[in-house]
Amino acid sequence: MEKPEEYHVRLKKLEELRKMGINPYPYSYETTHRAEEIKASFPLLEGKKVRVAGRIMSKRVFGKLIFAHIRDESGDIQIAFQKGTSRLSPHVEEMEPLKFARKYLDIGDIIGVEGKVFQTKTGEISVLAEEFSLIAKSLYPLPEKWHGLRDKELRYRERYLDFIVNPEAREVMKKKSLIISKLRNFLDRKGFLEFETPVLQPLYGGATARPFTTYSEALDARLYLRISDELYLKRLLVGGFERVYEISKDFRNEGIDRLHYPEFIMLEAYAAYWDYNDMMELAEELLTSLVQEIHGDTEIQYGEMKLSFKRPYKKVSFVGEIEKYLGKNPLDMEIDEIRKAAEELGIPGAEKLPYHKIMDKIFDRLVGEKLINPTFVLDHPLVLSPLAKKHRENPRLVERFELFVAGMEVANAFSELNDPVDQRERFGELVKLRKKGDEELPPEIDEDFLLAQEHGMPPAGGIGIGVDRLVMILTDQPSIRDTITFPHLKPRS
RNA sequence: GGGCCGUUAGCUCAGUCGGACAGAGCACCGGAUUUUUAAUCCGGGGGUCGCAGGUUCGAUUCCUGCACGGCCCA
Repeated sequence: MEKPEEYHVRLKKLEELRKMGINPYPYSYETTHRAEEIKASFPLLEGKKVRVAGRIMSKRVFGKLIFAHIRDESGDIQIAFQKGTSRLSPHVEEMEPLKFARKYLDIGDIIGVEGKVFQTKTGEISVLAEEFSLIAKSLYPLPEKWHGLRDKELRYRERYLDFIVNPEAREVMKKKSLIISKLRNFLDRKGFLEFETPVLQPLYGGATARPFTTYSEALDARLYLRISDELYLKRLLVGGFERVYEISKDFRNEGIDRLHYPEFIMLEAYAAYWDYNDMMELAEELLTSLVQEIHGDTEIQYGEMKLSFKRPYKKVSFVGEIEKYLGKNPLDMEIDEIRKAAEELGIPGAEKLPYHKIMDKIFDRLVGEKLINPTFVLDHPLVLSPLAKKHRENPRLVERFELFVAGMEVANAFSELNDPVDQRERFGELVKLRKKGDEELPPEIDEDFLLAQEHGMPPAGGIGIGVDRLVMILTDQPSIRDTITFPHLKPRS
């Protein structure tokens, strides 16, 4: 693409700087404070010397006095350059420092400043530059200072610009980092160990999704990018580790919308000797403490919704909720009857979808979307959950819960199936469904996993948490993409 | 996949009911300016109007297709 005029102007400045003996990209710069610290501790720092560094966001030139705002990770602070006070570092013979600042410091450049903290006539806490240095020259102008960068496409394509000029975008990512760290912390404190399991897997499983396919030259084998970590974390249970977890990217070869993204962060945790009731306890404690720590309150706003994370969370039954709407227990309905119900709800392609998928869609439409406050949905039909243990009281159900918040599924957990004979049968069912054309299911039985389970896997509770969705809720973002560091876009035309 | 909307200067946006050199603010360049904060004042440069085709004496404007993006539905 053609470079804008300013790019060439700035390139020329680079040359001139080098001729003066100034390296526009020096190696390091030592700072003592961040912008927000200076403002927050003004009473202590007034008149004291500080060193700050940041990107020039604005510049106002008065001949012998220049004001500029610089931005660092913490925020913005005003810098004043004054003739007779401000010196350029490194010193350049025959270059008036203020003239240098006027001509060679542009908006977008990163500079370092040493000087005394003071308050201007209008009361703004500022640093009066005694010595200033160019730390990194920018060759591009920043987006407009008043309206900023609004175009969503550009914000995603040049996300670094979004982060520079839209502090809210940066705030979301900061919180995401904090949230992930707190998740780790919580599980570590509970005695869970974090593991890394294969991203490239010879067979995919642990969820229902189309995988990304790749190929290993070294192994001469087709490999899939994992759609979940489940089957490997369970092998760790077999191996004698009792509390394991992983926070990882999982990959599902599906479309992008408000709630879905093809590479997303999943937290999976398994605890030996637990069942799903224990896992429910853990989920509640984890989520409520997280909300409390991030927001300082258990009540938070998400868009137009008010969410209360006060424990205990509401519990509803999967089939019970559907029965409320359809007037009949869905387990007693024939496939045709279910399809008819789905069609009446306007679910497309209902005539072609298999039983388990229709059920899932009916549930989402009738129930899931309406669950605003955190709610556990309990005990799903057997067909929906090939890795969950049969319900101890009703063999047509499994011991499973999904946690819904703000109409979104954010967690999914089971009493994990550890009976290898039952597991083999369930896998067999999946392969049958696959043969009928459901490409979201694995093409063959995972014998390697079964072999592990046949050696005896302890009973266990397991949970998967969609971390990006959690971040959406905790940062009040309407779309999952706004929580992704660098969202994918099609190549620019 | 379907519907609606958008794409004009580096950024944010006007505009052309089909007509002359396509506009503003910010940013940029030159000048003035020692307390500004969307600084101000004077002067200046910057555009294949998303791409391709069609209609027309004439298209950035109307039509069709395509690309990219957004929102909604599925």
